Amino acid sequence: MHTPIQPTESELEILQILWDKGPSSVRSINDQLNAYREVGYTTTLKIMQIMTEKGLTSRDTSARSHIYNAAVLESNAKNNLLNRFINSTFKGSASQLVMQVLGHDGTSVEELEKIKAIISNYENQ
Amino acid sequence: MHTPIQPTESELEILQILWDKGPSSVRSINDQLNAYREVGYTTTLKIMQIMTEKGLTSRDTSARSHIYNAAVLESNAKNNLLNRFINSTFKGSASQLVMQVLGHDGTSVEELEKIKAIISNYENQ
DNA sequence: CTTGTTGTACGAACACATTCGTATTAAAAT
DNA sequence: ATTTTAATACGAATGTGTTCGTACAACAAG
Repeated sequence: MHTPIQPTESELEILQILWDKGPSSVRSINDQLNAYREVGYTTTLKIMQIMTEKGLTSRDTSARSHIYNAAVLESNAKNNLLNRFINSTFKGSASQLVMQVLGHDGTSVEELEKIKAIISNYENQ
Repeated sequence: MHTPIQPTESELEILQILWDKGPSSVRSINDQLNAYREVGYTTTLKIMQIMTEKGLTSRDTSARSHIYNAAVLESNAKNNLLNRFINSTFKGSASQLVMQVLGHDGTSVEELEKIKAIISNYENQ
């Protein structure tokens, strides 16, 4: 077993778009990023090239404009990130994390309702 | 409202010890860190000095050996980290995070039991 | 065909966190 | 009193991620 490659903050941003929208050009990704924050085209390009080196993305270079795709599963990547977060912030305790979520300022009533629904569904299995 | 100062990985490690053990010397913190991983004394010292600059810790310099203490509340700091994590990894959806926790490889049966207990207690309020 | 546009590749600069060597000072031990 | 030990302060090196300028290539428009 080897340590899974953890995407950085910027890399994760790009992965989220790829997971949502599927195979995309750098231009397309960059446009979507710029809807939220200003970022140069070559910056996005560079990050996506690095991601391909790391194995986070794959790309089709047959056309002039390369088409990138996620090379890691969303659930796997998020599991790894979750693990890391639980370990660093909650000493490995998932229940402490959930407790913090429930007492969380930023968690809306709607989200709490959804969580309750998830749990009751989970319990009735 | 100003953006809260986010502790780095190493800073969080130190904060966790301070939250658990209360006011401590650099020596004490460094010893506890070294129970898990090798780290030089001056490295720990430097980080704690930086933390004080950032306002993450305070210190009593009246004695030769300075005594440091956490200057941020555990719940506040963890809320901020949680916010950041939910935003970057789950697009701001706490329920998606909980869903991932429940389907999580690394979550033990004991932890799941605790989570169920937390939720039923939460619902009966 | 020449010019402008759009793409990739690459290197360098910058920022930030981590690490530790070295200097200096204070206290303790001999 | 001198030596050894233990502490702080500080600067510099290293590593990693981010950002972008510049060079170059492919295509499109005139």
